Amino acid sequence: MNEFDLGRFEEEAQEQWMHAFESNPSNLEKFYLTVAYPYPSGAMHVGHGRTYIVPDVIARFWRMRGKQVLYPMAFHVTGAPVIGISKRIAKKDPKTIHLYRDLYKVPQKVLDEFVDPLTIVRHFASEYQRVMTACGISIDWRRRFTTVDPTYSKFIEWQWKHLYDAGHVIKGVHPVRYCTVDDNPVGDHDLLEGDKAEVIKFTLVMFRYGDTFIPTATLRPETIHGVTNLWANPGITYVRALVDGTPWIISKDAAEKLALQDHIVEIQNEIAGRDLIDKIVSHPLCGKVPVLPADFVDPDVGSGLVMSVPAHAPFDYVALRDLQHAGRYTNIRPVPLIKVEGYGKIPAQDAVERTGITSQMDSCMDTLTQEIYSAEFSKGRLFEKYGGKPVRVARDEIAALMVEQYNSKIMYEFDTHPVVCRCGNKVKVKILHDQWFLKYSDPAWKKQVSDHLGDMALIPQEVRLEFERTIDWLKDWACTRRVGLGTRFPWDTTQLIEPLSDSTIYMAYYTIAHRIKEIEPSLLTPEVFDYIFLGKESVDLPEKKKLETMRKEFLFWYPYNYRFSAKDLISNHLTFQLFHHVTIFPKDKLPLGMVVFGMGLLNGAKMSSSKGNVFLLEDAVSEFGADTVRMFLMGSAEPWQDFDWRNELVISTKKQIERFYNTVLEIKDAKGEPDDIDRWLISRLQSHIDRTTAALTNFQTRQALQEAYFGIETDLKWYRRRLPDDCDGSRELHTLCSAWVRLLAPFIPFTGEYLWKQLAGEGLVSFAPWPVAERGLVNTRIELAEELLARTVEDIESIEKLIQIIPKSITISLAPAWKHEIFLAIAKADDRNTVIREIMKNDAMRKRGKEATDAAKQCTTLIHRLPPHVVEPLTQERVNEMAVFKAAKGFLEKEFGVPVHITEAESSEHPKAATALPFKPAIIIE
RNA sequence: GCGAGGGUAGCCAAGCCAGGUCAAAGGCGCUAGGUUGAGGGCCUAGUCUCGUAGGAGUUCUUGGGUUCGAAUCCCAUCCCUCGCACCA
Repeated sequence: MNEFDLGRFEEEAQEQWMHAFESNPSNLEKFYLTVAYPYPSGAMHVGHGRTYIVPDVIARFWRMRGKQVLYPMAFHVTGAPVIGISKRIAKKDPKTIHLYRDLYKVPQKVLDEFVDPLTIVRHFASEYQRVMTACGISIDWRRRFTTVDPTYSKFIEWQWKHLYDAGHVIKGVHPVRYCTVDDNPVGDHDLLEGDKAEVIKFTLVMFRYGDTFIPTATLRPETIHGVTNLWANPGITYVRALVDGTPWIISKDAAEKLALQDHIVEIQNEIAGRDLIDKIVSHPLCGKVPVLPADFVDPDVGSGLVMSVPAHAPFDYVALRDLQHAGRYTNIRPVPLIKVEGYGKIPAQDAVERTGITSQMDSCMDTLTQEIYSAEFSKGRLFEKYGGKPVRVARDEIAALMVEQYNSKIMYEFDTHPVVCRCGNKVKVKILHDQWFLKYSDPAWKKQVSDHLGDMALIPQEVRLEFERTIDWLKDWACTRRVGLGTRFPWDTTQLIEPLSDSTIYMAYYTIAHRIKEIEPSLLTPEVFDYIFLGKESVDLPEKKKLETMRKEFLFWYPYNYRFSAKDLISNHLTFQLFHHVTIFPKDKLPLGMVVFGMGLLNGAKMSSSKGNVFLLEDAVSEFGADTVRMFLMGSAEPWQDFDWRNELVISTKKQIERFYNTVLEIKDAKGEPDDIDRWLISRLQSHIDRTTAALTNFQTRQALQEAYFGIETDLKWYRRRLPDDCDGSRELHTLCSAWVRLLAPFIPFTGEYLWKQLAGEGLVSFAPWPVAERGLVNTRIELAEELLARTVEDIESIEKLIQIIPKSITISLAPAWKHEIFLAIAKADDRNTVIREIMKNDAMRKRGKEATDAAKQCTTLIHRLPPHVVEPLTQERVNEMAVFKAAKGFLEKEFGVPVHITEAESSEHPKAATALPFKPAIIIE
């Protein structure tokens, strides 16, 4: 009947927990924690499991410590990904179907409905709730909501009104990756290729050719002074086009691109590349230069024409050299304009010759270009005649000058090619208008956030720097979208609020989520929320009674104590939510702390649904049991470290729970009279309680398990070893079991509830009082005695192993009192270098001569070797070694199977006896 | 490339911030012995090298440095993880 059966424990506990974790304001002190809510577009895997179990363990811990704990959950449904997913399912994309049908095990009937994106998130949201419940996560589900609920949208509108009023919402233009076939911006998940491509700002340097401009796109406008020629590809076709009414010559691709970047482009006629060769063009900053032929010029990069600076660009240098080797254009000389440490007068020439590159098609060309580019940017200086400024300064100045005075324009381009949309089309850069931004670049706003960050608790400490850097680095955030699910943007209802921007203060919404549902959404004006969250009275507030209740609830819970999330959200969500909080809430309602998690691995490889490298949480629970999954996830690494799920290790975790279970049932009813060894066990228990409590207070779940599980288990092993044969232990074991079960309950609550009942504990263990260490039960004397005994046993064992004789007897010979004096003097000494001299000043010691100095040296070594938690109490309390060993004589004889004699070293003839030291008796095996 | 974090015995992982107490906790795996109805479970011991007395030697990515003394501090090096923005 008492068979270990996690499934049964789970069933029984679930029944009792039904509404147990619904939490309301009370007289208790509150503890409010939240986790980043999930975007339920797929099934939960064990990585998600940890994300929600860590806070649960913390929640359960504080609940047992008598706090009013709130742990709510909701679902983030805003955004575009599910739209793409439903489209792909509608199109019967085999990969997507495989993922959802085979990996996530969605029944065909449900899958058919996934052509509606909302169905996907609804389905998985309820799956999440079901699996989280199965894991024993103690959530108050009454507060569940999704981010597309009309009520929530009202809340978001209120939030944005405040952001807007504070001047943080601004309108602007923004270059984005754009697919002209889909007619939409493309996110990373929409890309087939080039998901690392960045949009870079090029300057178009406008060369004049008659009445026409020939623009060249460059990242290095400052090198204009060194231009010796342009490059055109003779093998391609260019176009002459009117760009904003002015004639330009550019590649066809460039014409299309410019049309997306705020230019009106009318193509007039085509021009063969070869017809441009040898034409003379000019620019005010470099004069007249010819157009030369080059095959490396790509029509799909920039304007399709390139300005050539052979002194500083390896490509240009080699291309020119090749032509000159063929005897052409031999009058052109590279014109240097930048001096840079480590290179000669003409850096490009220098670098090319050093590496021995012979062809412009050499693959090293790119690295070489990068090398020169970096060197000149970081250390280069323009020649005096060009102003003498560092490159990094001159570059921006010259670019600005060109735009102002020399007709230059900005052109956006990707840094890598190609960039391809899922639809197969090439992605281009488009400038979006009416794009709204959150002005995270605002230094005043940044300062508010970083000031508050200084007051926050951050776990682990190492992330503080990362937060600081993030605040520093954040630029304006495009906060509206054209596609996806979400709340309409109030100042342009054709757009939606971007998903990361509608999820920054919802922790406040949880406090009222279950009550606000009772109010008709249309009544939820900004004034209503102003009242609930800011206490601002206004006339005609609807449902005043309900609002008052909500106001009270908000005041009770807020601010939240801790926000939990994986570390990948530091650079956006976790920092954003601080920005929003400082704007909307008063100082006393600002977040108190954050806990940042590491990532999850599966068998050493990164977990990834798209690669199929996942282990579903539900499968883990049914295969190993919820408690096993929990204990494994909490014990294999601290929350902020990466963890690795390996089935073999999980199996052994299950065995550990079973061992714990069996042990408790075995010993809980022991009836013996308590003895010294019981006092030892209980004394040790006090420090395990202290250390487990401290660890959990610091969110160290692994450390806590080490103490609460292995610490106590190890003690029990020694305890049982020390018991006489005919004894099963004392009734103190019941006390130990009671504390032990409670210490482990946050980790393995299902087994915990079952055992708690077996121990006749009151109510649910989930709400049982957390054990508190009692100073009065700590017995240093007995702990020291056991320590001495255990160390001696270890010594005897290691000697027996070495000497390979069959022992007939063991003699333990104890150090004399004068050695204790020396030991004590050294242990207490502040300066261990001079203490020996001090000791030898004593007449009695001096009489012993070398014997005493030797003993002092040995004591010093010994004291260094003993752990401080042993040495420290030894200076307070002298262990009566004779009494300890006499009492343990029976035990030792049982252990080693030979007669054991205890003697005073001073009265022994054996030469070994002289080696006896305090806390390390001489051992003579014969 | 930039920003942050990290590399410890077969594996996971503590220690590092506050240098000596470190051959380095704990867990897993493995080996041996015990218990047991082979097995499993449980208990005990071992698990860098050497050692017929509880000890010694060489280790903490690699290479330097500081120090009487470094896994711990400094510099460099190689490798790994996360983030780098319109994406949840």
